[in-house]
Amino acid sequence: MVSQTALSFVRDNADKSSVGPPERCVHCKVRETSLCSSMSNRDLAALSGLGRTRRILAGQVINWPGDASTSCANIVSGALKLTATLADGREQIVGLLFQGDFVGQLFAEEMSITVVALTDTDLCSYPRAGFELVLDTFPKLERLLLKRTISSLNDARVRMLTLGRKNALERVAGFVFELAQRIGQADGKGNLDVLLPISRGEIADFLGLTIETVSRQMTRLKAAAIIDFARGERGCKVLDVNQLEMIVNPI
Amino acid sequence: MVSQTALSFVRDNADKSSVGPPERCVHCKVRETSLCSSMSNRDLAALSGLGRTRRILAGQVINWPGDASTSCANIVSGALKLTATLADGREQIVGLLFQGDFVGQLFAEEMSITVVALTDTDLCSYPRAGFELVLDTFPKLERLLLKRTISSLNDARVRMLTLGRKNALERVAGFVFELAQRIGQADGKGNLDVLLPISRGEIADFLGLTIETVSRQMTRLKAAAIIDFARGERGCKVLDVNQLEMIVNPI
DNA sequence: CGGAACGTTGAGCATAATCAACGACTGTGG
DNA sequence: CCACAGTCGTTGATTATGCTCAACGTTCCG
Repeated sequence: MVSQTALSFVRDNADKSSVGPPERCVHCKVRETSLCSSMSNRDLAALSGLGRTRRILAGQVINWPGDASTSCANIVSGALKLTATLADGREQIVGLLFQGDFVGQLFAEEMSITVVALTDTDLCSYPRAGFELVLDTFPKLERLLLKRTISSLNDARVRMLTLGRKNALERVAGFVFELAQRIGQADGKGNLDVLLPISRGEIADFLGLTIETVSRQMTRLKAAAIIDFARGERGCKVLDVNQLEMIVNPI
Repeated sequence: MVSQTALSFVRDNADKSSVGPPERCVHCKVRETSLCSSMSNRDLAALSGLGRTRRILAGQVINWPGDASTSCANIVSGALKLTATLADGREQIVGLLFQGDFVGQLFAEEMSITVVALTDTDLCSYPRAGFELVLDTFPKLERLLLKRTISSLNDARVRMLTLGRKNALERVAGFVFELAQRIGQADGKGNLDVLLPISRGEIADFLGLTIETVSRQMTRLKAAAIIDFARGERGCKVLDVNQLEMIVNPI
């Protein structure tokens, strides 16, 4: 494993001369969901001048632990995982980031976490130092970053409960349930179609289990007619949301 | 369990008339370690007018999950635990807070976490809405809060690795090791005295284990002459830091 | 066609939970 | 002063849960 400086390869799409509302930002698909949503078109010029778009291929490592973090970015499309790893290779996914999320280690020297692309991902990347300066100038930007960081901290704490205290069935059921709530699509027959965005192995790394255990619990939920799925498909159908919630959140 | 509004009992020590550098803040023992360290004596008046000191007895619940969070506070002395709980009583400690730390849920409506005093604790408490307004006015205060929130998030993520992937011995050894690093006192014979700030039961809740398992691993470390402790004592002596670190962080 | 990646399933095992008993210490009340 | 209950920590026996190791089917791609 050869370490590479984080995002050091970002060079293209300079926009140095823009002064007014920058065209490529105004039409950006995460204009209203990313941190940029806290800034007016006019103010956005300050960020636009710093930002460079960059495509990351699935599986690519963006940031190695121990590297100085010299960049940060908004996710324009795609998905990233944040992982923590032990010396012998045991791995824990400590966060998943999607379209509109912000990635990067601000105001901290050392990064103990690896960032890897789950799918091909488009980033709008900024030099860290420059981004921190922009934060000084635009209180609304800093406020939104603070809010999102607080929200991530709350998520992390809730997930500690899962990792520390829930059994395998509760973990898997909870994972499916949460996805169903967030990205489930009604199929017209009263069921919810859920596209699991990650492989069984990654679900295992996310839940602190092994692949085999995740598979067995999925089979168990299928046998109980709570969910349904076919071999080789990443998706699954939630047949009985109530029973699923019962497992996750018993009365 | 009767829910009580967070910190609603805070009434004493008003300081309404102060305009200059507030006396009780200047001499506060966490003046230089709490969020207040980001503010000049002059600016501190804005917070001082809002703050009320409040003593919480060991075991008292400060905040129930589901309550609206109407207060926040700096910890002047003592210690708090943040816990997440399942319906059947399984509990996970998701954070420990000490002197100088900030406690409270800003910019988020629902709190899913319980705050309980581990020891008798003195708080300097603020109405949440007022504190948020002060944040608007003092960018340095907001910046320090952001930095500390980012730091807490990093801690939480590292702890997810422990809860998801480490075995019982690694968890307990890691707990002792970290405390030794942070609050260990050299005893003059080349060993480190560590005062464990919480009971076995709370260590178990912190590490996602049972009391018995924590006890067994402590005994195991003692049998290996890595640590030493006597029955009934909260403290322990680290006899072999290297071996301890070896368990935590094998090469 | 062959190999790789992914998911499922089974058998056996190891780890930590559970259940139970006990000792040390504390505080209470007679 | 002692009896007593209560809390805390330790230890032992047993069990259950999830891990490890192994085999196999499917899909995808060269």
